Amino acid sequence: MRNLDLELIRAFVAVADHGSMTVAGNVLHLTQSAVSQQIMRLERRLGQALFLRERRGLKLTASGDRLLAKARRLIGLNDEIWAEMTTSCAGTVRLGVPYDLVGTALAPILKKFAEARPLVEISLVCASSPQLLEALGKGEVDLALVEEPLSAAGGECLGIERLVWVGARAGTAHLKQPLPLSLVADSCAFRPAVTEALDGQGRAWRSVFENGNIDATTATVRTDLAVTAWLACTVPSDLDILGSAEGLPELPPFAITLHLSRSQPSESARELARHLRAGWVRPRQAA
DNA sequence: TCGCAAACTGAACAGCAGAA
DNA sequence: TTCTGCTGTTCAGTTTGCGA
Repeated sequence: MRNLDLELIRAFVAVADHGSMTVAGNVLHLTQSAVSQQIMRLERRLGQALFLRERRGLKLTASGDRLLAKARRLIGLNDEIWAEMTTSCAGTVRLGVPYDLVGTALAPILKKFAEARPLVEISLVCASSPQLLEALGKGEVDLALVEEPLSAAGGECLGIERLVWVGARAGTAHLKQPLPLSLVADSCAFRPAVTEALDGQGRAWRSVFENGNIDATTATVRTDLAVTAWLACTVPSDLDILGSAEGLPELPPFAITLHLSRSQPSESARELARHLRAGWVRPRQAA
C-alpha cells in the first residue's frame, strides 16, 4: 500500500491543529476512539511516530511536523478538485465592499478564490456600507460586505471591530474647535455614530472632506488637516489612534457583516461567500 | 450469497491535573 | 488526600464494502 489515505491525512491534520484527539473527533464527527485508531493506522503505514503522547495532550514529532505542511497541501488540493468537479461555478459575481476593507483583509481572500475558481470573474463595487445595502436590494450586487453598528447589524457577522478616532502622528487637528472631520462620504456608515458621539459630548465639529475617496481622506488626516473614524483594524501604522486622553468621545463597536442577495444567489456568489467566511481574519492580522 | 478484512462505536480502563 | 473531569488506549462487538 503506497497510496496515502486522505481520511487518515485529514484526521492527522485535525489532531495536529487541535492538539487533541477528542476535539479532532468532534470536528470530524467521529468518536475519539476512531480518531486514535486512524492516527495509529497512519503511523503504522508510514512506519513513523507522528505524535508524542505526552502526559497531557499530544505533540508533533519531527516526522509529524514534516508531514503537516504537505498534508495540508494534499487536503487543500483534494478539496479544490472536489469543489471544482462537483459544482458549476462560472460567470460573474458582483461583490460590494466598503472602501476601507478592500485593501486589508479582502485581497488574500480574493486571490485564493480566483485560484480556486478560475472560471468566475469578480466585479468589485466600492461604496459606503449604506450604499452597498441599497445596491444589494436593487440587485446591483450579488453579495456585500458591510460595516454596521453592532446594535443594528442585520447580516451574517464575520467579526466585531472597535471604531476609533484617527489622527496624524503627533498631530493637533483633534485640538481644534470646531473639530475638523474627514469621513470619506456623507453616506459613511460611521457618520451617524461619530456625530452622535460628538453631539453627546457637546463638541462642535465641521466636515472637511466627504467626496468618497479613501486616499484623499487619508491624505487629509496624514497632513493633520482633520481627524477621522475608522475600524481599529484598518488604521495605517503611520497614523495615531486617538481616544479619551485626547478629549474625544468613546465610539461604539461595529460589526463586519456579510449580506447575500435575497433572490436566489448564484452558485458562484454562494461559493465566494463561503470563501469570505472561511478566509476572514482581522485585517491587521492578515497584514 | 458468503466470508473476510477494515473501520467504526461504545464501554472499560489508566493516568493526569485541578479543585475541594 | 480524595474526588472529579478530561484525555488517550484497548478491546469486544457491529457494520460495511469488496471479491469470490
